Amino acid sequence: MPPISSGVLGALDPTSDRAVFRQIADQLREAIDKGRFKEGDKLPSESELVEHYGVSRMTVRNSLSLLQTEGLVVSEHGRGVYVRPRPPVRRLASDRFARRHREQGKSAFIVEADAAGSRPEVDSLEVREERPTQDIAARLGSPRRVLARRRRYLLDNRPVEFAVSYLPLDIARGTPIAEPNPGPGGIYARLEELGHRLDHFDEEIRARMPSPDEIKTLRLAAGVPVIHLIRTAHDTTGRAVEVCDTVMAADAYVLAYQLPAT
Amino acid sequence: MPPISSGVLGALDPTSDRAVFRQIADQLREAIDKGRFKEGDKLPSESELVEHYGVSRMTVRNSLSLLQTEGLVVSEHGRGVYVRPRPPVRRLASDRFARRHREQGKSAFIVEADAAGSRPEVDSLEVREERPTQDIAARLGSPRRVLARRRRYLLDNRPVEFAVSYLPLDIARGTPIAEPNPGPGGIYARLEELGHRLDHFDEEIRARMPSPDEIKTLRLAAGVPVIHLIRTAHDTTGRAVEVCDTVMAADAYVLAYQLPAT
DNA sequence: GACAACTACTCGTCTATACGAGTTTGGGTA
DNA sequence: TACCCAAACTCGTATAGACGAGTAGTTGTC
Repeated sequence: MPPISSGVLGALDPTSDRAVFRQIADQLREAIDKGRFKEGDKLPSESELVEHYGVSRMTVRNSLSLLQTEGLVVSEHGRGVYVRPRPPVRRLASDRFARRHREQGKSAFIVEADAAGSRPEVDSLEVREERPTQDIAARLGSPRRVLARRRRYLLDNRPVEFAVSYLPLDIARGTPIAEPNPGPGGIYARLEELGHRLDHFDEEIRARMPSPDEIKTLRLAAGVPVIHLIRTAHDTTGRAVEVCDTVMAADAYVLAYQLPAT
Repeated sequence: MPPISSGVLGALDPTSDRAVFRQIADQLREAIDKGRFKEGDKLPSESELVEHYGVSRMTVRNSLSLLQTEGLVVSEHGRGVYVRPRPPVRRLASDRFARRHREQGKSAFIVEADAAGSRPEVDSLEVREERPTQDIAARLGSPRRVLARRRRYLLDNRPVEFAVSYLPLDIARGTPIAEPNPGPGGIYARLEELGHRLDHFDEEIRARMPSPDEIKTLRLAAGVPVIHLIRTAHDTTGRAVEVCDTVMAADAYVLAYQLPAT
């Protein structure tokens, strides 16, 4: 018994002025929304859809491509098209940089992931001096050169975040901050030890579609945007002592902030 | 003299194993990135690209569709394909709900937009009582029914945000909050007048691709994600007195938060 | 039983063609 | 001049076919 004719998908409306490939996409979308196809389920193959609807393959592919850009499905070469599984989400709370969290030896990322039962990993670690972009320079008070710390974060072998920290050289050069592993509590702990008592962080959040580079680095499925977060750390003198530029797979994160009502 | 051969676009590499339509997309993307096509510029037409590269039209369309899903270009039926203009961005600061901002008569949205020189507008206003979804109910302490206030915000005639506020009926029913226009300072001012002194807001931020409904409501171009923000307002007794569910066109917003380092 | 080869199925890329629908332009007519 | 209309251009939708490449299961041999 063919899987499609079992009533999951209906027929086309030839009188409708809605394009055929949109009608097909509508039916598939509805079936997914209503749970008739569940997370990770395989959709009918292109040829099955071709037969069911009596249209050409390109039309079916057009429908599937639409669902892909909506982030509803992912296609896997040689296997099929699957309802996109929603990965476990990492919640970033606004107190994640509270001083009390810096006591512990391991980085916040590791601790938190361990607690959540996933396997954390940090790779592509790179620390170097470079000339800042105009935007970074402006945020840091126009230093000519900065220390850049690049790293990628993975959970259960899946890359979820890519981050670069920039610090003025006069602060970071020759300190543990310039080491690949800055030690317990991370660079914020080191900054405070160096006399830069932190006062507050400014965070800017944007969302957009990823660049081809970002798709590669984060192994992003089609239809998954990125969250772009730029954090500036200020010390009690008001000086910007670090800028952290972070790109996150949007389907892996929810950011949480608490605002006073005063 | 044909506009393309003027050196903006190069030739294909037949030895490359990168798909032809990706190579074409790469060249167009690079030309856009390097500013050889600027914001709002018209790209070469499909037939011009067909001729320049010597490929079939579907291949060219495939390239352009790729750039569309990346949010780099928008196509306009009958006119051409254009480099997507970056609209002016609305910055949401974390102090936007500070009590001092509630004094003024007009809503924060109107005041801020006026100041920025854009023409603000609020439409699709709808206030009604309804049964909350499971998620909303959980956030509000499981009321059986809630007051829902829906509205859409526009800047210079472009919809940028769609929001729904939910309040427990025992708080909102029969008050100015249940009126289409709740008066100066908005519903937060009314809540405080009603004795619910606000203590803090919790905000959750996600980014994802829009649903077909959201694309319609916000008139979103292809390749533009949405920012989904859920704010819960708590009074000084710890009770959740309002949940605001907001969907924003991601290309129109940057969210800004300030976190204490303590 | 282990392994290699084959086969059938999946999606990926590309061609060639056709017609429809929206926009712009310019020419012709009143 | 003002207006209409047709032509020429744009992208949108759809067909039919071909071959490539990745996956998985089956078959057959050793």
